[in-house]
Amino acid sequence: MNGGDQTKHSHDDAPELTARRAHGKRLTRQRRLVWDVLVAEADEHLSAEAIIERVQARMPGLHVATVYRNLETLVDEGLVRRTNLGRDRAYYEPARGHRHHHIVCQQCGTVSHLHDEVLGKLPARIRSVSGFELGDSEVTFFGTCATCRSS
Amino acid sequence: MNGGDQTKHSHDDAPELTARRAHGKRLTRQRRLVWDVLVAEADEHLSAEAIIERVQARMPGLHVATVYRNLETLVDEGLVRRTNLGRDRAYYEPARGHRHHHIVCQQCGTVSHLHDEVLGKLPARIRSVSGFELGDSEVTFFGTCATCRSS
DNA sequence: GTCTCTGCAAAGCCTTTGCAACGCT
DNA sequence: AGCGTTGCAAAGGCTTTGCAGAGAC
Repeated sequence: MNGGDQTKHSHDDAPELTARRAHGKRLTRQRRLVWDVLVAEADEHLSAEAIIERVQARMPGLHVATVYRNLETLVDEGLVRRTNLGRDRAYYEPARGHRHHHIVCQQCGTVSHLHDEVLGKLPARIRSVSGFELGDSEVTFFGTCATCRSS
Repeated sequence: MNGGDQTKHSHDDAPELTARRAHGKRLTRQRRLVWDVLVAEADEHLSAEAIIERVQARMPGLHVATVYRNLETLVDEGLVRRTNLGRDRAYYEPARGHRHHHIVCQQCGTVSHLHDEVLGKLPARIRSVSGFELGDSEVTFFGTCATCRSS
């Protein structure tokens, strides 16, 4: 509502992060910034490179290694999910909400989200044939999107 | 049958490869060796490093770059499948037989195969909710194997 | 004050590429 | 003989690491 209040605002809005301070983790401006960037584009899958670009736009000196280290910390804490979309780099998104899966178009690279329910009884079938438990891991599928198929 | 016949034997046993000669591809000793190694451990998922190791045991001068180039060629021809098992390197296996999927234990790294049928109606569901067609792509799942779960 | 985190530079790891010589067909 | 292929070395892309100083609590 108040246009001049942005700074104060953004300082109080990350309960996920502040909660970690009890565990010996510190909330530095850099870590906060990495988190803010991820949350701001929560529906996207950002590569480390994209995160670095956005983060440096707001804090020019911030070093690449710092971003990688913070991403690792956030992933270890379960706050961020690292996704393998089949390319040769990792993608990151905040781990808020429930699990979902991804499907990547092999032609145009588009990534869509799939609700967890799409798996149906697959986890049970996998368990019965292989003994493996899927747990809360996400699945990445590859295929061809409707647009690419029609051309 | 004839123990002294190994060389001649191994020269005639790769119809998949010889067929490609009609397409301008050549069958060099190096390419043949890469293929032989893959077929010899067809049930395993070999990393480029593992392939290089095995291939060099039989032909010491064979260069790393040659292995990578041959793997690329074989993948492009559809004779070999490159699989992403979630680690930071690629794994290869001969593309014989029908499609199957993989499940990787996040604790011990064990990889199991899953018959295609385990997917059930999943491809249809994915198509109806997202418009994506899975095609003949393989799926890699992550989970915990029975052994690791019981400890 | 302590102990984590940052910036910097260098290295690590897997894989690819340019180029001249080689060898399959 | 022609053209795909090899060996070699060097580079490329992404990510990690060692270290000293800075900063969060």
